[in-house]
Amino acid sequence: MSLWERLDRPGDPAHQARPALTVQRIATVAVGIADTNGLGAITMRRLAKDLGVAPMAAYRHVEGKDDVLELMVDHVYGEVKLPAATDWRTTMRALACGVRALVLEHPWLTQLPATRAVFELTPARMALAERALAALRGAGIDADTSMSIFRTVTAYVHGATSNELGLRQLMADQGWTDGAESRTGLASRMTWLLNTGRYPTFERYIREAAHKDDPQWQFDVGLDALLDGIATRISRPRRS
Amino acid sequence: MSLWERLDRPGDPAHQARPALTVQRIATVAVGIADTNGLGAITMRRLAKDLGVAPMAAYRHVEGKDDVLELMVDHVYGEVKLPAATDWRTTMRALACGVRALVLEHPWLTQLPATRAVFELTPARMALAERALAALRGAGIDADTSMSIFRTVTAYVHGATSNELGLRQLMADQGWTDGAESRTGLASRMTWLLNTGRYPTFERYIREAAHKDDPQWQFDVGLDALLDGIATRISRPRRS
DNA sequence: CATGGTTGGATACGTTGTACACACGAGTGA
DNA sequence: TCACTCGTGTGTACAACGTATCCAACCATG
Repeated sequence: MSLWERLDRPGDPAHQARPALTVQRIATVAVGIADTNGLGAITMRRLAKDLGVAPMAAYRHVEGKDDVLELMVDHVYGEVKLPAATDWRTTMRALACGVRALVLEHPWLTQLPATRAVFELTPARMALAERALAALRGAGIDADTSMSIFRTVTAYVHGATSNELGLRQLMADQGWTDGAESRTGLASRMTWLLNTGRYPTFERYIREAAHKDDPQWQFDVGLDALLDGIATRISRPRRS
Repeated sequence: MSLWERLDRPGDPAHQARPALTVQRIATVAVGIADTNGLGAITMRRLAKDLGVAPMAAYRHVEGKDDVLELMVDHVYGEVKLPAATDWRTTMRALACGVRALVLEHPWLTQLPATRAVFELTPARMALAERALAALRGAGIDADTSMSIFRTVTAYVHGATSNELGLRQLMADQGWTDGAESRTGLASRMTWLLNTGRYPTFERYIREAAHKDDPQWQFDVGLDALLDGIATRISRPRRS
């Protein structure tokens, strides 16, 4: 029986000895640990302790730690909601912002092995893809282009949020609270590098940029540019 | 003395006892291991064995495994070359394709902790950023917009390549060689999910799409859309 | 030659994921 | 009612990992 089959069969009361452990409970508790203590705190022993069972108990329900991570991803992706059918652009924008909000709420999403984060097919992720693809289809866009748009947007969102979270986590690790402080801290970290004089344009950015500390602005600008480009390509279909 | 300072001082022949180990050699050997055996093979013990020294020897030159990963990233990013100054779009396109080529050659880049992969400032990464930012500056683009463009393009590239590599690795793990074979394999893996009937549009894609197995096409289409959108926003500067 | 700092070696510890054998307890067929 | 079986949780154990710590060998300098 597959992992997702087990997930779909919550209590199964008429079946054999009823377990105190279920995949749902494992997923919920694991997400709780990661939310408060980071992905590094996800340990089969820690998980078992928080579940109130022996270290090996969870292995009756998952094949290993990888399964736990997969369950966690699926569990939180259920939180992303798309608005009822509107135009494709509104849907894709909602998808992008929804996933970004999800990642900001569960920062560990950007820390897990990239393979799993980006590609793994879990029910909740597929449901999200289904909603987005259906919206694109509703706009009369063919299958190849639909998937291309979906992939491109999610690729941008993953890259952008990883970047944003990377900085945010670095700041948290170092105890920096605002942009100015972190620039000072970063500067001291990069003093030697910058003093090599090899990066004049980079230094210029550090001096001149005004939107340095506004990740929302940065995310939106990039996303809008991307959606603009997609829109023109849809209205004027390209060759090949 | 910082890690990068040590990196810049290769032999330092007039200094104290000369080491058989250098950060360069550590980086080179580590990259070799990861290239042939994957990131999972990077172990301080394995690294030491391939270096021909005792397990703890490397710790005289790096603070820990994290430093090794950082060195590896920096080492391979030196491979990315940008063409001599042309227009900004050509430069950004070269940057995107160069990084993609790099990732395809060193797939482990997508597997390391995302924080490190996306944000870490190493000399080679900063040199690349410097080149790209200088090209944008040369086109008369202001500091905020330059950095925004750079971040957006690299975000897309990282997301897209992670996605592409994720699929490629899954295929390699399962021994699938072409698209058709992997679709069969994937199908059997998702049979239960698809049989729930919850993903009709997704199924339609699997049946209809023609460019499913052309990652280069997918990458280019998304990148061109993104660059199109950026171009229109540069020529018609937006408010705020 | 003596000295001090730098390099590599050896040993050891705590933590991790997980294999394995066992114990319990409820459902089923006699 | 009584084995019997199967699904569940427990206890113990092991190999592999990152790395702290102490020690020996070396070289440039006085």
